[in-house]
Amino acid sequence: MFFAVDPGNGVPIYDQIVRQVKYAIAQRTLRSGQLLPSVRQLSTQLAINPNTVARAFQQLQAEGIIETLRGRGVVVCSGAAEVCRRDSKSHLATRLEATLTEAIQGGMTPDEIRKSVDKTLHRLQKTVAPAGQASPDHSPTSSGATGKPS
Amino acid sequence: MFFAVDPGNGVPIYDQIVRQVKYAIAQRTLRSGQLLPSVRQLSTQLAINPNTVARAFQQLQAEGIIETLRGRGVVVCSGAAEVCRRDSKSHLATRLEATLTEAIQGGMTPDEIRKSVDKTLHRLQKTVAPAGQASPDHSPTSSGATGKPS
DNA sequence: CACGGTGTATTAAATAACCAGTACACCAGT
DNA sequence: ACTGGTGTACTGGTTATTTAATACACCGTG
Repeated sequence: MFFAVDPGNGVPIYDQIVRQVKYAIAQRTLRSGQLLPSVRQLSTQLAINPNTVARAFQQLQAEGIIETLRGRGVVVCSGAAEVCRRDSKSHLATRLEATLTEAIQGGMTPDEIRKSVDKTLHRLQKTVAPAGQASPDHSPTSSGATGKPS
Repeated sequence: MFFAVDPGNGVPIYDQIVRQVKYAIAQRTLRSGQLLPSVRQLSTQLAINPNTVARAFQQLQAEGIIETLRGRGVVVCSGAAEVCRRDSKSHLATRLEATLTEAIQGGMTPDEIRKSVDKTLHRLQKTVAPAGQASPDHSPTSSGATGKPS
């Protein structure tokens, strides 16, 4: 219902979960006070080990994003939305800068880059949904990957 | 003189070398028939193990980009420029798509993305140079990293 | 209180990737 | 031939990630 992870992405699973939770909170898909899916439930749903989910939750807790109510579950902290918005923004900016840096290093001109961005954006707009919601028909498994051709 | 790698990037060193060599060939900084720096020379210059360089060269050879003349060194194959251009283009497109996908998943609107791209491009244009040449004053160590907070 | 839900802690192991060190095989000069 | 350059092969160690199996501590409900 909520998230989708992809092993073999390069990015650790627990990191993907952390990121997606942050995105969902930043966009108010998950709101303050709301209970997250339980460790066991999520681990079953994603077909991964409970420990991996737990690790993601621990990191989120360490960052003050979620609070664990022992015996009940984990809930989104009150200030979390703003924090996650900032964090997500910063993360995306870093990622964007890295990609654009590589594009320039790779010999693309700023105009080529802009054009490519435009084209890609138009295409993605129809197939990709923000975090926490399901994509219409598209499997993020293969698209969101950091392609590592062997 | 030629390349710069950054351990702790997330991306393997040998992969950085492969990529940069491809970029350099694609931009004709390295031309067909030209000898690449030797394994040992490059390993000394980058302060890494000769094996790491060798591994990069092996991968390049496997892709038909370079040819190894045993006892003499490695040279750029004749068709390499076109291959590298295509490969680089494809790689950058994939990377761009992945980043933009994540940006949308992260809740950025296409307009925000375009604006951010523009801003970042203007900044990068002054500090980043294409592969094979030296950057004016900028250390790619911290900018090109795929941030992985531990 | 007992029970079934929650997160947590601990230990161990399997797997994979990356890198370093060392020794080997080849070629071109002298 | 010898020597000094080249790439290559093999072996081992470190680190990160994920999984697994248990046991524990807490909360709400009946």
